[in-house]
Amino acid sequence: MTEAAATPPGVRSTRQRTAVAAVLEQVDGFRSAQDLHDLLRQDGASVGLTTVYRHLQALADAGTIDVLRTGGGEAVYRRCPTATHHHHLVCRTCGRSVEVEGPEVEAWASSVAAEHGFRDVSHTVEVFGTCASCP
Amino acid sequence: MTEAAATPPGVRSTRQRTAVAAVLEQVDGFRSAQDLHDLLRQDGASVGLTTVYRHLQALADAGTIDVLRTGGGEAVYRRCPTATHHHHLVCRTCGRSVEVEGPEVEAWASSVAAEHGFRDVSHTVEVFGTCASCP
DNA sequence: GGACAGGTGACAACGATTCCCAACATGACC
DNA sequence: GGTCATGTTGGGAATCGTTGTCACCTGTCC
Ligand SMILES: [Mn+2]
Ligand SMILES: [Mn+2]
Ligand SMILES: [Zn+2]
Ligand SMILES: [Zn+2]
Repeated sequence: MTEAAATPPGVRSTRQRTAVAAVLEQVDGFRSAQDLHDLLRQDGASVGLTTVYRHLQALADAGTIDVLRTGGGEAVYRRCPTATHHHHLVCRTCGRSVEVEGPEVEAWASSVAAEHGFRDVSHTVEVFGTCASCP
Repeated sequence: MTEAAATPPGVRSTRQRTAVAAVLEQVDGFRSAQDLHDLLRQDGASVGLTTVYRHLQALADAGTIDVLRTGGGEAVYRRCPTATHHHHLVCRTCGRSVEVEGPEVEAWASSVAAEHGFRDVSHTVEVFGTCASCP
């Protein structure tokens, strides 16, 4: 359960990989791959869009970042300070998000699954709203 | 709180609308628009794919059917027997789904949102697993 | 029947994501 | 340094679900 290594075995640390990881630290909400690609452009650290997708996917697979899908069906990514299982309260307007956890939700999910004989259970729980600083 | 009218005011009851509504009754799990389109084909009641999308969207807007997004980003639809707010326990393998509700989850969602000053709150809660009759 | 308001569907357009593959960078080994 | 093997990059094509377009159809009302 140690912190995910910056560069897992067999993975090279390249300028692009570093840049993608860095831009994820700069922002506080969920952002699409294309948004992040634009941000990289603005920072001068240009990285191919394909490469941005590749690293985001790798980071998501490694559990380093969280992914969720917007209503419009696009994937948005966020580097989460919290490594343990948690959920999000996301502002529909500005994208800002707060990490939240809910033991009662976890308990509910597994009990309801067990009740119906489901195995290998996972769940998605996201709360959306308008944050205090948005109109 | 009455049952949604079969044909809301200003909406005509056409062969296509009826067929889309009917195929949604036949299946028990979440299905994609294209799946439903194929099922219609098989039933002999051919309806244009565009029209299938149109009616699914109308039904979803009216709250008659539930929509959720698969990990792959495609929308899947289900006619829900339960009209009140509820969530789903979905089999990853066969797509079968069970309707579940969780007062504790509803309470948790609104309290956590209030705590952080979020307004106009909504939430998505879906539980995935392998059902008893799937390997 | 004729006119009008929607509804329909083949096809084109779109947008996010993935595929492809030739050019590149890096490190290992001589 | 030179060469080779291997993993990385990125531009463009391809994919795929979904939406837009628009000529055509259909039911309704007079
Ligand atoms: Mn998080
Ligand atoms: Mn339901
Ligand atoms: Zn906000
Ligand atoms: Zn199943």
